[in-house]
Parts: sequence; C-alpha cells; structure tokens
Amino acid sequence: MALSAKKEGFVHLLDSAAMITSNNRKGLGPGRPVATTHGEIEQAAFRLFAERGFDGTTMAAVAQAVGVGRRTLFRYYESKNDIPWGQFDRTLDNFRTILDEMPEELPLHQAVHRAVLRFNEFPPDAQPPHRERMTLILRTPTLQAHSVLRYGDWRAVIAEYVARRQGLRPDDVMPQMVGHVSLALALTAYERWLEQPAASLQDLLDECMRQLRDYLTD
Amino acid sequence: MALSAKKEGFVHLLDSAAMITSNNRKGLGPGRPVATTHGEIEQAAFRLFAERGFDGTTMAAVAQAVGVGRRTLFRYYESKNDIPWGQFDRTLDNFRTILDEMPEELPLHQAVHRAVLRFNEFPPDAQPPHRERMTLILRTPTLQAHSVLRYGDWRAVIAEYVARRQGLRPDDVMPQMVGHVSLALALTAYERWLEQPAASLQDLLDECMRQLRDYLTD
DNA sequence: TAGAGTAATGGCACTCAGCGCCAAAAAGGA
DNA sequence: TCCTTTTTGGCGCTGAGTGCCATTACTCTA
Repeated sequence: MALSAKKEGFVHLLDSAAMITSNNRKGLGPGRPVATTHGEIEQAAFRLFAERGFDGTTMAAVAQAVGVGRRTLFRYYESKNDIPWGQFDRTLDNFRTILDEMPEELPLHQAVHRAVLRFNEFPPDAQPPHRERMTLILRTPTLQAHSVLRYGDWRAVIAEYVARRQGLRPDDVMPQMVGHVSLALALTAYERWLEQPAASLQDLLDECMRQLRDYLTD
Repeated sequence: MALSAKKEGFVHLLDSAAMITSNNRKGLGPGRPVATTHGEIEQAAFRLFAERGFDGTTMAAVAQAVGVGRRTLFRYYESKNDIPWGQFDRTLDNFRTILDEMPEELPLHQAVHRAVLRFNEFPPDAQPPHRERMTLILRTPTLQAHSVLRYGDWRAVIAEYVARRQGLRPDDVMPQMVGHVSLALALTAYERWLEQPAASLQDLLDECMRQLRDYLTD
C-alpha cells in the first residue's frame, strides 16, 4: 500500500485500442478487485529500466514502484522479459486482421509486404515511446534473446496467411520461409530505424525489400 | 572425484578439427592441471539432456556426472545455455575462411549461398549427433531464445564479408540485410531438415533459395 | 629434495527469477 | 451478517549465475 503510481496515463503503444478492454473487471462481479493494471506496471517498469537499466532492475523494485506484491507482478507478466513486449498477442490479432483485409488480387509478396508496412504504422505522437520500447528490446541482450519467442508468433501469423493463400500447410517450406524472410527484413529495418530517428519505418522497410531484390538479381 | 566419465570419445560436431587444439595445457606449464575438457562436459551434458530434458537437467547434475565442481563448470561455459553450442566461435573462424576462399568472380549472392552450403557440410557419420544437437537447440524454447546471440555472431561474419566486397560498412543496410536473410533461409532449411531425416541440408538450402526467388518474382 | 611460483579447482555464500501453496483481503449477494 | 468468489501477497523453495578465497597440484629452481 505504499505510494502507488498514478492510474493510466501510459497507453500501450503496440496496443492502444485494445488496452481499454483489458482489465475490465475493475470492480465488476464478485471477488476482490484487481490491485493494478498492465499499463500501470509498464509505466513504472519503463521508468526504472531507463534509470537503472533492464538487468539492473529487479522485479522486487518494480513491485515496490507499482505498490503491489512481487508475487502479484508474476500474475500479470509471466516473466520480467515479458514486460517490455506488453500484450503482444493482442497486437498479433490486429496483424491477422490487416493481412486478411489485403485484396486477393494483390500478388502474395506485395500483400505480405504491404501488411507489414501497415502493421508498423503509428500516429506521430506514439513514435517516441515506441522507439524507446524497441530500443530496449533490440539493444538489451537478455531481451533480444527472449524476443525470439515473440518473433515466432509473428512469423506464424504470416505463415498461416501464406499457407491459406497458397493452399499449403503453415509448416510447409514456402510459408515458413516467407515468415522468416519477412522477419529478417523487418528486423533490418528496425535496427536502422533506431539509429536514424529521421527516417520513417515504412521507407526503411521499402528500402530493405528493394535491396533484397537487387541482391538476388545478379 | 566421483565416477568420472571416460575421456574423449565425443568429438565436437561443429568443431571437429579445432577440438584437438583446445585445452592443450593438460599438464604443460606451471599450475594445477585442468580437471576436465569441453568435450567431456558436453558428452555428459548431452546424455543427461537426452534422459531428463534440458530444463530438467541442473548444472549440479552435470557437474556430478563429469566429476567436477559446479563452480568449475561455469568456468568452461558461461551458462547452461552455452553448452549445446559448444565452442561455436571456433566454427565461425572456419566460416570466415570459407567465405574468404570464395572466388571474387562469383556474384555476391552466389558466393554467400555457396559458403553457407559449404559451412553446413558434414561427414556422414557426423550427421546423427549434429542432428541431435540441432534438435535440442531448435526445439527447446530456452535454447531457441539464447541462440539469437549466436546467430548474431554468425550474421556478423556474413555482414563483414558482404561489406568488404561491396565497399560498405558492416552495419550498412545491405550487409545487415543479407546477414538476416541468409539466416532466415538457413533456419527454414534446418527446421525442415529435422523433420525429414532423408533430405540433405544442401538440397533444403537450395530449395529455400529457389522458393524465395519464386516468391519475389510475381 | 625442499621450497617457490603458478594456475586451476571447488566450496561457500549471496542475489535474483520464478513458482507452488495458502491464508487473508475485499468485493457482491442473500 | 454470513457466504461465495476472486485477487492478493507473503512464505519458502529451486536453480542459475557470481564474487571471494583457501586449497590443490602441477613445474621450475636452488
């Protein structure tokens, strides 16, 4: 019951709309009400990560900052590594929708590429915090490692789409390959994006795709 | 001093030749002689991993199996996750050599592709244990995650080669992209290889490359 | 052959992530 | 007020990883 952080105020970047629906039983129905929210935890955690670094921040410290028990923290996030990713699974639902909305007439590679572009569009004011989040994820070795699991989910979404359009199974070579390569391009673009605050993610993604074509065609 | 495992007998698959030179001061020079070798540790560890699973095997158990102190184990391998990778850095030296030996006349993408093929060639008798090792690495979530760091080193080798041939810096978009995409293809091929014991790694790598071309050309 | 020097060993104690267990807290409803 | 429901959070454990340091087991030299 220590001094708790302010409620809300930090909208989950990867998840702006979905945030509202999450944690919706703040008092409805029977049972003890929740003591915190994902947003609140992330707000406190990101502040500490910025101050002491990711590895230098203990879960106990985050718990104290949020004003909640350490044990409770582990009910909101499976692990410390999961905090920076927020509720990525919701974001993936969005990605699925984007892919499904791509016109069937569009050649497969264009459909996938455009969907990836679309998926990485953010309103201007959401960019700085998103960059902060991605810097943490892409530059912290511990998180780099853990992120593979998230990337795997992301790839699976693409593989499923490709498989459906091609009449294949998601675990066939072609869908898997497209998932892997799409991720490769996205990661290349993101790493560049962190170093060049000026460039847009979309332009960088386009450039990576162009470079890949150049590379492959003699 | 418990019952220690037999010396040698398990040649590091990713590292057959280099193995001999490692741990060469088994009594030379002053100071206490080493109590074990990387090979010995891996042999014991892989046996336990097979029996109880990776997560079900504690470092204490490995230490006991080797007949060495737990503390000593951490001097041979930075972490439990590093054991399955063996001395991958030596293997990377080999990869560098392979790339450097590629004829300059060869188009860049062919040079890289052939080098990757070459890098993944193993004598027939080395295949079963190599498959076992890769199964462990690619199918154990904990290891999947940790492997990114190794992949990063692998990508760096490619990026350096591409940068040199193109007169660019290794951290430019093009070299980075080639590194990422090459890894993407390799991982796709490896995953397939684990499921299809019959197919050769080379054929699968070729097929992945072919699929990528098909995918990109309308 | 008795040190002297050297380098690896391994025990101890510590931090921290993560998890199972369970009593207590805090709501709503009868 | 009591019962039901659900979350909380404290306690205690396992296991990875690390710093510290005395001990061990060699080689070399006088």
